[in-house]
Amino acid sequence: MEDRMGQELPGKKKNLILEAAAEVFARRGFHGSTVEEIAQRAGVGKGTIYEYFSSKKDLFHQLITAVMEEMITDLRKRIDQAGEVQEKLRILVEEGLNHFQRLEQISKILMTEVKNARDEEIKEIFLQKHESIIGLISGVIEEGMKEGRFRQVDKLLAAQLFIGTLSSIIVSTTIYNRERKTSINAVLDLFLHGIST
Amino acid sequence: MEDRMGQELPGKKKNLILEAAAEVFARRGFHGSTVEEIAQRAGVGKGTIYEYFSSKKDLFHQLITAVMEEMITDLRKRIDQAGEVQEKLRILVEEGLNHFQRLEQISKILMTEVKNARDEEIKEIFLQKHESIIGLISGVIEEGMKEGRFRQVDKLLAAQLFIGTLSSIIVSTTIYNRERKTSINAVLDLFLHGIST
Amino acid sequence: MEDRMGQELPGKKKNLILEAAAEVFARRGFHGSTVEEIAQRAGVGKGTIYEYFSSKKDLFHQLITAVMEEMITDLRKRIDQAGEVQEKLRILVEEGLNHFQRLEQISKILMTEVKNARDEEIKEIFLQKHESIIGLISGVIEEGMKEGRFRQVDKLLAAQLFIGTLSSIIVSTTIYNRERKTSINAVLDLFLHGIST
Amino acid sequence: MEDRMGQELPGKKKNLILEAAAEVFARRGFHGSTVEEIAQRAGVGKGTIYEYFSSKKDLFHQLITAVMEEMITDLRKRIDQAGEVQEKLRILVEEGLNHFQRLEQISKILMTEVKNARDEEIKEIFLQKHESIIGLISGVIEEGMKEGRFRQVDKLLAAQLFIGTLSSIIVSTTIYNRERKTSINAVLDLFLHGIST
DNA sequence: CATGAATGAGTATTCATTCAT
DNA sequence: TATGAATGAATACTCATTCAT
Repeated sequence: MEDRMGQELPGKKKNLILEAAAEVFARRGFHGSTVEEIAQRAGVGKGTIYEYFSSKKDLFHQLITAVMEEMITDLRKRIDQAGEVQEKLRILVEEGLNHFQRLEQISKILMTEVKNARDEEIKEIFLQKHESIIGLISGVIEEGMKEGRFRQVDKLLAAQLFIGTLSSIIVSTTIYNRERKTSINAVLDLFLHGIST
Repeated sequence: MEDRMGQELPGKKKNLILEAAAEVFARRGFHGSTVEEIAQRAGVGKGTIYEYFSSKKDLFHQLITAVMEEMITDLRKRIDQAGEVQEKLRILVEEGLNHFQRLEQISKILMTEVKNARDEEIKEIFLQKHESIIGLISGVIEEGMKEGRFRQVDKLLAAQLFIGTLSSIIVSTTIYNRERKTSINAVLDLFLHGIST
Repeated sequence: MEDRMGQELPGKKKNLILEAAAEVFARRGFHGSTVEEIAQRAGVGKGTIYEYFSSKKDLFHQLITAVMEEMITDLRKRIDQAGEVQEKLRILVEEGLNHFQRLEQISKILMTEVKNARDEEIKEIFLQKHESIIGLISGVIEEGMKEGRFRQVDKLLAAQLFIGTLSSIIVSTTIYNRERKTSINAVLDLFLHGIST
Repeated sequence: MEDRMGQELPGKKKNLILEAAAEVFARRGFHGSTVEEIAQRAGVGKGTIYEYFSSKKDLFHQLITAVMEEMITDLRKRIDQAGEVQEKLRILVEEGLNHFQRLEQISKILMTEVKNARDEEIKEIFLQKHESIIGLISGVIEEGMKEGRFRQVDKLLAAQLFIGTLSSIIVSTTIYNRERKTSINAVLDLFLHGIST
């Protein structure tokens, strides 16, 4: 899978930078991150970043868009493959947890680091993508309600709560060093119990 | 209540600064905030901040400590005043939402803006306080389990989920402009349904 | 005339910076000058410049405006004090030569360093001021034509030529190390001979 | 006249670059110009410039030398072809104006953009060439004095003034959008009137 | 020869912190 | 105490120059 004889995959370097940026921005936030560190982590020179992105802000912007796009596509695929709604939710959690973790991180950065109109614009784009994901989850919940498996609830709020639930899993595993499997089961049990008839 | 003839209540100016800092840090994160803006919002000179705090980091540190301390004290008082466990949870939500919102904001800042060992230290202090609050909530849940009102669940995880639940309320009211009362009822219903026998 | 006991004249530091900037910009052009060097020559810290000017471009802008303003005021005063038109021209040269040297330098910088729309704007302001000076000189020439001392010529072109003439004096003294007095007399003689009846 | 089948005239690409450089340096000065823009305007790759010139500074250096050399050769030829001295001066102006415009631009750049000893060296070379041109003009003036057509004046200063006069024409046509022919006649009339017996 | 992707030295600008008043 | 003018370390960004293809 590696490039042979110095032949590079197209866009390889850009992806290297995006991956490095994801890592650094997640750890330090936007203002706390330096282009220098992103470059070092990507293994490229500082100037190279500006070959692919017009500014630090543009890099952040493209990163968010790419991550959200990938998340939506992947989650949609997984949901369509699954059978029952309860199974769909479980799969969403188990397979989508990494995605949601990134959603959390981006959300955190965006919600606490607004400086000007341009930032609001980026925030707006994020919220649009975020709504897509909420819509995706609320679709599953609606399906469950139609099948009579779930109680009649506000599906958007329930979807929102579902993400809050995932957030709990992420926090409990990250901060408290819990085993992920245990957390998933316990938290999902509580959520499903809450929503089921 | 106002100070007369320039006579100031002790610590009044320090509190002004802390309040201003809470506001600014919440909106811009740590690196995105400037001492200048905090000073202006507090209505004091930039140098004055350094009369009460040794550095921007120290201000942030003291802010977190103060906010958490106040939160724990207030929540403990409200819980002790309430009667049944379900009522305790409802009161925790209704009365404690502002506290939790601040908890969210601080958590976001801390989790995404780590630069060095000193930051980790601050993070550690925050986590200790955070655990106090988790303990406080898990205490209520344990009480409910003993009374047979709640199912036998992992009380720490449930407490964690409870905060995730509150997070949902905050997000749905903030981002989606939902009415707070409706969100509270719907989300609390789901949580209680999930945890009850 | 010096400030006593550390008491500073108002705007003193801003003027220090403007003087240093005049010197550096004249020698190196806009792009060739560094804020660092201007700061050092002004004997202030780099950051101090940004206390008085919002950007390097703003410093340049304010410098041009200030220099042109001073030049126009001073030249107008000298002309009004003089008697005959030929005397006026001589005085304009002798007393105004330093001003014109600065006019030359600024003009050179402006005419060769245009990068964007903002630059065109600055250039426009300069041209307005430049026209004021042309108008001032052409006024003297018109006066001379009315008195019958000068031939009927295109007064604006003649004024333009007068500045070209001064430029010659400046170049011949600066580059060829000529004595200023000799250059003034010789060149002025040629100009007056050319314009007189 | 076009190259056929990719076969290029020797030095053709080098000339393309020199022409592009002349244009860009004239518009933006030395520090304001980028190698990138020069390459684009020349229709070659950025790296190609370094095939013909060792550095940006070297390109500038060679450009000045080439322009001055061409100017001197061409002006000498035109002067030798003309008859009377007054006619020589007129021809110098009419035919040499484009050359003098470039002289002006290069002079402006050189006089305002000195950074180090190396620059002084380039400036020195320019001054030598400049003196050749002054000598060329002062030769014509001397000729006129010998013929009794011109007054006895400092021929070097007069030559200097002649270039200042041309500068006026260039400025009045460039900045004030005057018709070139009118400016030439008016300014030349003043100069000749000034120098003639 | 020709190219342009990659690079890092160099610069404008910001902002936490100090200190004279 | 309280202040804000002054500062320079830190950082985003540019661009001359190199070098693999």
